[in-house]
Amino acid sequence: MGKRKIDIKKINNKNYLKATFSKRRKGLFRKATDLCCLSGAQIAIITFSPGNKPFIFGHPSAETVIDRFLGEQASCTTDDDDDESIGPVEGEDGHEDLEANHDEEDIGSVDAEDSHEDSEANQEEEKEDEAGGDGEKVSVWWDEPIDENLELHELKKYKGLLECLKENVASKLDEMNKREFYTKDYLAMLNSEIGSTSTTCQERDLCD
Amino acid sequence: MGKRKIDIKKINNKNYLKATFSKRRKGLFRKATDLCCLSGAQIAIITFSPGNKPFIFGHPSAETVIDRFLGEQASCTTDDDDDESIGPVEGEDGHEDLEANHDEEDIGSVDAEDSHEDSEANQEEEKEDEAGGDGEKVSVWWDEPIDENLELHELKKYKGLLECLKENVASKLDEMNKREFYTKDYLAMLNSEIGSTSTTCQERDLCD
DNA sequence: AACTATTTATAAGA
DNA sequence: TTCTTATAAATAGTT
Repeated sequence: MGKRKIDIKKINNKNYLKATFSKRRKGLFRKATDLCCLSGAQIAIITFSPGNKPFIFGHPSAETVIDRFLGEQASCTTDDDDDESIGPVEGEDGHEDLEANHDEEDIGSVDAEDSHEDSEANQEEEKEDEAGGDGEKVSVWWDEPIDENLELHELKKYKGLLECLKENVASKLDEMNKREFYTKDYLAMLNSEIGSTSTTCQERDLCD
Repeated sequence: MGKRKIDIKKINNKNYLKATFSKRRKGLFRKATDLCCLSGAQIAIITFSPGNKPFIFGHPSAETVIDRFLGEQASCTTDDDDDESIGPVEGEDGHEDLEANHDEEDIGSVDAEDSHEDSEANQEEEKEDEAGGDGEKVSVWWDEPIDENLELHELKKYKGLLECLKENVASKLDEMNKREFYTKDYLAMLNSEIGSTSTTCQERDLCD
């Protein structure tokens, strides 16, 4: 979808590749966010960029969904005769409930952003508004590069999350601020120098 | 994007919810496919529908990407000072290589599809072209319900994969048929009666 | 499930 | 890279 139609085939131009990956990953995560909000589905997306950097999306959290998936995958060897108890639409869950927290609604995601992907010449033009305007205008949290200012990022991610959900939960900001929430910084595991924190907003009915 | 703009908030009407989830999950997976093809990124998407049914997308496979993610997550406690060896764009990987198969390109995904989500009246209208026309026109593999006919589904998924990539690899179909490929049927783990198979197409440079 | 009026996403370009 | 704009793609409402 652009000024021209493109073939869905490997992009070789590095700059174009980078730009396209960035745009489309953003779009993908936005779609996932929308789907979570609309349907209440639990979704995790793990992406390794062409530069092998991880970008994670998760609702309620990537770990939650991954664990549930791995758990069900594991349990498939033991229980294999409940053909009727899989898909109640709303709440009549008469079965596993592996995570036991499908009653909470929140959207969270963490990223590692490009910092030295193409070794050409642009390595220090990626921090524009990190200390100045964390007042109202923030980009979505999954696009925030994670650099030094972790606390600030927590704030921004949190606000990005709210922005995504603003139509139905703007007024719940204060309430949310009281909830447990911590950040697991995946970039830290790559770039070090940011200990190991963790973000998880726990909020119920954010999307109702 | 439709005839009207909708609020991104929880849908309460079950039928609308179901339809929307279905459409948008399909769209999400298509976006992920495109992103993989365009950029070569590794992506896994785990989705639990409102009816708690899992829908999995993965390139090269969900397990590969999840394992890599979990591996890096685990190793973040030990190695945290390689600030320069993270993001070479194309192939100069001078670091971990947790999966050792980033040289293979393929797109795979497995689903569990609705079969009794809303208990209204439509429970046996989801198999149209499963024995007849697996010649050219197939829907994308992640939308194929997985019922009894597993072998057929393998075929269809395989062809769906090809369809996604047809612009650059249509001519490779014969070649691909020689490759190792097996199906891990996640619905089996839920619905039993389909042992436990596994699909993984191994093909290099599908997207180039 | 298919159709189409619209809204969204995004390829190019600035 | 971020913004703008022309266009392609996704999809809400409908059949």
